[in-house]
Amino acid sequence: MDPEPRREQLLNAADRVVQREGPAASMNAIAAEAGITKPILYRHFGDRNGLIRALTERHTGGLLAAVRAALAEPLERRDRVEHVLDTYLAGIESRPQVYRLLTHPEPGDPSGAGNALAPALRQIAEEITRAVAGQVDLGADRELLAEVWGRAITGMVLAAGDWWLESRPCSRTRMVQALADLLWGRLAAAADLPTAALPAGPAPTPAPAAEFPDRPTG
Amino acid sequence: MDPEPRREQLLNAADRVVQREGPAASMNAIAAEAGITKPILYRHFGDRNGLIRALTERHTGGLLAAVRAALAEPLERRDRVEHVLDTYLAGIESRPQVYRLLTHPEPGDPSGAGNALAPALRQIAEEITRAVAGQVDLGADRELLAEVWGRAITGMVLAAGDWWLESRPCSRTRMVQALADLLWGRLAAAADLPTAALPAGPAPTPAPAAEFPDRPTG
DNA sequence: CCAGGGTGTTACCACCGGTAACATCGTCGG
DNA sequence: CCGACGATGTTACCGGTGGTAACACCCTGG
Repeated sequence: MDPEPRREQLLNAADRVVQREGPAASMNAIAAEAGITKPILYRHFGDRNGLIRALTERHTGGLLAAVRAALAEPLERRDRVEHVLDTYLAGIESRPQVYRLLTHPEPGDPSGAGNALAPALRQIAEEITRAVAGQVDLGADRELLAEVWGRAITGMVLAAGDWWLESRPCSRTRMVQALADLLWGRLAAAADLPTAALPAGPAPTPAPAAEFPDRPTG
Repeated sequence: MDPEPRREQLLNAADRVVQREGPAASMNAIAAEAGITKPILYRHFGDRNGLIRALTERHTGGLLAAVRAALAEPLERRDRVEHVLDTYLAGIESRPQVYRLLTHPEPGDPSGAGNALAPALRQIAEEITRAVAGQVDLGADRELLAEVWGRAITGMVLAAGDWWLESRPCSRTRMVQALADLLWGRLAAAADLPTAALPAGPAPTPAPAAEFPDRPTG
């Protein structure tokens, strides 16, 4: 009647081996970890992509729900933005190895486990778009700006969070402040540094000087 | 003496077949396109990653140089930011299929062509970091903020540009404006929409990042 | 003349994702 | 009681992949 518990069991095994061997884990290895052989996996998940998808949906579900909830929190705008940022960072911080395997497929990874996070990110971007379009007065360009900004903010926090998680240069709250400050125009508002003439850099433009080198020869 | 021309020739062939068949192109196919067989490819590039790396370095080199030049342009800050954004967008716009295959490895892609763009992006992020840290007065947090923002801005324009290139919702200049507006704090400065009236009751103390509601629902 | 290095080949390996065919067990309905 | 059925499991296989070994062909140059 219910194939669910078996499925869960298999997913747990897949989870274990993927976290141990990276996303390049073979179907054979996963099957072995589950104490069975390949065809059963294929019966349950169709193909390898199905397995990976099921695995990542399980992992991203919580994060997505948390971000969605944070977006709906009734706070002043800056507080809400910080709350969303903190929620996302807390999410990836709480399961770093899962996050890493979702975002950084090791070399040798067969067939798109690196895109695994993409659907969740797309959903987050859409949530942000909806929130911005529904709550902020942006004039005639409202919809376009909301769409652009949804993607832009998602990509921003993805890249920044990724780097933060790897090198841990500061606390989470500090990171939230830094990102919120960027969104609040601090880059635009800050003064120029006095030394900001143009000599900067040890290598002042190694200068291939060519804009786009077109395809060499035809 | 110079294996360079042969190498270039092989890269051209690889380029052709990859653009035709996607990043999942097999070594056999590439070799066939070049009119030769596999072992020669391996002699020249070591392994598949070596080939892909050489290919993407060739493609990203121009974009990276262009962005670097744009960053060094002696303009007012907003103009410079817009110039950099426009340069990047123009770069990916000028070779959309190349960009796509670098960023969106088709399913079935063997071993990391999706990461191919990563090194170039890291370099761009470092350039931005250097530029910000060297030219903008950000007080004591200067270095940290510059590093965070470098990654954040890179990720932002990557994600936004990716979406823009796929769905083309507006002109390039409009896109540049939208992104620059975001960086200039327009999200922060805009008024609330009238319908977004807050319940205003509870004190604005953000619940500390409601941890994961494991398993969102069913 | 013949040594050496680049260019090229065929043949092969281990492994991967995926499938077909067959065996086993528990549980129902007649 | 028994046969049908469905889930669970197996072995054996397929085509294709990245990667390698071994050998053959020029062409140059001391």
